[in-house]
Amino acid sequence: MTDSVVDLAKELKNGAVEALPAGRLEEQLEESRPLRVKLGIDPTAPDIHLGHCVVLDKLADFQRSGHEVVLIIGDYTARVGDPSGRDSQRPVLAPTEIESNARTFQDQAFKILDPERTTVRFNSEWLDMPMEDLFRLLGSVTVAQVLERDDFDKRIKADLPISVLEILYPLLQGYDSVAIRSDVELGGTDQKFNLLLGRDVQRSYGVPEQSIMCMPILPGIDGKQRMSKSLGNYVGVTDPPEEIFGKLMSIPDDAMPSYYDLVLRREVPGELSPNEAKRELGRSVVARFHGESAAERAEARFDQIHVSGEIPEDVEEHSLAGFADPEGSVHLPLLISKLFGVSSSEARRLIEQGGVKLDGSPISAEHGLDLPVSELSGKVLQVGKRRFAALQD
RNA sequence: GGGGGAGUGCCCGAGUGGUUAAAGGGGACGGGCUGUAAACCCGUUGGCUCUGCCUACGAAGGUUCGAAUCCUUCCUCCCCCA
Repeated sequence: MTDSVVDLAKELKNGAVEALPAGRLEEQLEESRPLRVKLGIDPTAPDIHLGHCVVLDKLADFQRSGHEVVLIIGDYTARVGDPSGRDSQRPVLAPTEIESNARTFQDQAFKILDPERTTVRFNSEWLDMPMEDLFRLLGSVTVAQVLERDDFDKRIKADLPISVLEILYPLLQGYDSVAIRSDVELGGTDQKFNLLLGRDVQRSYGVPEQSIMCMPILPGIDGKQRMSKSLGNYVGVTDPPEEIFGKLMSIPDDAMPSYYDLVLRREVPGELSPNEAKRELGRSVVARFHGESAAERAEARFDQIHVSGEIPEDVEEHSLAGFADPEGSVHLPLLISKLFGVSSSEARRLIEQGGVKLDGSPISAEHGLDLPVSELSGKVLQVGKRRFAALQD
């Protein structure tokens, strides 16, 4: 094996937790051909977040060294539900939902991947198979092989249910690898089992077995659980700049090393204070998806709202028309509930707690909850720290 | 097919006839503080036309002055045996 191949493999494996089987990637690289690198994503949620980016970035590495990426949109497997890392069954999505998610997915992925070197496939292309072919697939792996995995093992021990559908899932994912003849499959460390089982399925079909590479899992902005849409602790690549910046400023300080390592691929600048380092993180991520100037604006807005407690300039305007009663007064709970999508009971609570301000001064509930239009018009209504509306006649 | 168990508010989870809109925790939200939407502290957390009214403890009925708590039927889920 030549030194250059060893170096190349080392470079590609940089940042990965595992690349299996040992030495396999090196062998593949020695063939000096573009490798077909697979990533499967189930369109269970419409947003690609920073957690996905860790794997997508690695795919981009492969592309830069001349390899091909096959992105598989799991429109069919999404209807099954991946049991990986789950301690309970996953709700199965409606086909229409899956479809609309799939569409937005590609665009987002191309924020990171090179479209020229990416092939997008939907696994319904080959998974919508006759029973006969399904039997062939099901015969390729034993129940014991599937139940061996950690997730299932835990559930069995805890007397939790496992559906047949879930047992099927890794086989379907493995069949994707057969269908596209993948050389390498990437995924998070939670995908290790599924990725490895793909090799068994490939072997059974007599096609060359892929090597696999597992990337670390990015913690969510709560700093505790993995980043995921369903946990609501994610930063989406299509989030507006202020959102991305704000969300990143809210991660616990001790989650910063993970973010620097996995998202920015560098060390936390030791010379910076935690606050500055987190700002740098926020700016860098915003700049990546929205550009430098957006990053500056996002930070400026953050400081305005959270540090100075000021009202930003670019507040969206809302008309009071339709809210005033015949006497020309506006019922505040109703206004707030319509404008910000909270219940009117919640709006009342916010007012009582001093969380509602008009041009910066808290509204007191003592003077009643109805205010004349003249007292509201031209002013900025603020609910909590982050919600604003410029009121107009 | 037989036997056993469970379904409570956003989530987990107490509660077995009467101040129960329902303990506690998590999450979320608001306030304080701060270097941040970190951390920490305090508070709020069913809805509404809100000093009152309505809806709520899987569903529908029933018993009762009164039920999340008792009875009946149904639905869903889990476990064990076959």
